[in-house]
Amino acid sequence: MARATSARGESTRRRQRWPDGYDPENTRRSLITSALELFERSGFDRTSVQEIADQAHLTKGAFYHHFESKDDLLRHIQEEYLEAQLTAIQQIEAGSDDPKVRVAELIRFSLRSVAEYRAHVTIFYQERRYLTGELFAEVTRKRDLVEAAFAGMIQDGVTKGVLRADVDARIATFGLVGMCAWAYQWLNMAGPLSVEEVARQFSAMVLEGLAA
Amino acid sequence: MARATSARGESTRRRQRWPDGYDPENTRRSLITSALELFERSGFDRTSVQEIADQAHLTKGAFYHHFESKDDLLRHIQEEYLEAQLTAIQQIEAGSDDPKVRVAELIRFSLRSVAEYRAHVTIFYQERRYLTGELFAEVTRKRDLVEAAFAGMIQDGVTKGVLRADVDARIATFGLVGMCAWAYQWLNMAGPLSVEEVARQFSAMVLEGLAA
DNA sequence: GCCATCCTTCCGACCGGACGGTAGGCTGTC
DNA sequence: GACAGCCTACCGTCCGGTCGGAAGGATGGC
Repeated sequence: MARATSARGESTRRRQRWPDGYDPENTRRSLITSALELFERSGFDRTSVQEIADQAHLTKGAFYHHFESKDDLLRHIQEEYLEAQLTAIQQIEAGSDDPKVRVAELIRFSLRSVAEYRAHVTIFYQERRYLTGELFAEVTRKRDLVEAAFAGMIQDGVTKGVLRADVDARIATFGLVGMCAWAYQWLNMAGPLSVEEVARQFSAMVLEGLAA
Repeated sequence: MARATSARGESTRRRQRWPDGYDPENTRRSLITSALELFERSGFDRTSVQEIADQAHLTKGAFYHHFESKDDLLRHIQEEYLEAQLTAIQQIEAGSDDPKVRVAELIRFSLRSVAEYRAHVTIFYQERRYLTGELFAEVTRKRDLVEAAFAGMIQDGVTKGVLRADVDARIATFGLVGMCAWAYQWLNMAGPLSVEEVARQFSAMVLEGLAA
């Protein structure tokens, strides 16, 4: 206590303002990083703005200078992730035409993004519904784009006769997406399950089946 | 305003205390039902005890008579679901010995429980992490029992030579569980996808593979 | 059958604390 | 000197939980 607005500073031990050089963008980044960690661990609602600022060695004031609101930050994180998804999808579509290869690539890419964007993914699935009105719509739209791409590739495979026709493309897509998305619950949690290895096994399972 | 402790009642329009007969257990049940709906829609943290009580046409006082705390209610809901899971698992284990049949049954059962216990499932996956210490441990323990049963059945299939040996049982289990668990995000959401039909397709996909 | 008593069930007002957000001032950069 | 970056102090609100009491069922004695 005390201290507050001490008359005309002299600030015996005032912490240097920008010890690592003047770089506001870096401050912003560290707030995001801090939030990613905390949101992943404790969830959006159970993480206070104060905690985010603390972990970044800043104050709430700094936070609200860089972000309009707590929701604004969440939006930013979600978009960051979805952008990455969309560009990855485009890469796959630009690749091989073989439906089987594409499905395998989809699995590989999905798992990789889970591993790489772990915090983003966790937050995305857990806190998506907390976005309001048009924000939610925007995020959902991009989300649907990703899923539509999945479904499109599988449907394409069926049409070309490479994939079985008696399986509904939509259902298969949901299954595939779920299988991969769920990985955020366990991947990297227990031991050294390499992403590539898991992707290979999932592909085998889905394409050729479990039966011996 | 005013009113409060009006001397010796006469209570011109006092709502009858138990219009549907005296049945405390029913009150308790209606609080749980109310919570299930609200938790599913808005999440645990965004649902206030006041709202739960309101929707059940009761007050916070009544709530705290029937439950120790908000967490206590959550615990109750989680356990309700897990008990149902465990008994279902036992049924499957008591059924056919054929690994392929068992896997198909697991899928069918998982999807059915998602459809039937929709709110429970949603809440379970979204709010599990908010349980504290030993409660979390207890819930996780039961959860692991369910997953271990899955893994055991698949491993059994591999050992018997009915399922392929080059797929790791653990990974396959994770995939299967994910595929089914994910269904809580879309099942019943869009149109009349019958549970049995989805189960059939998932089984075909996993056991025989997508390739034509 | 009736009454006095206890106990469960439920109500309503209240408390303390946490949290999102704001306002105004200080500080260093350009 | 203007302005971006950051900080301190503060506000209003909401929410989980508590407490004392009222109202009506259950119980037991007569």
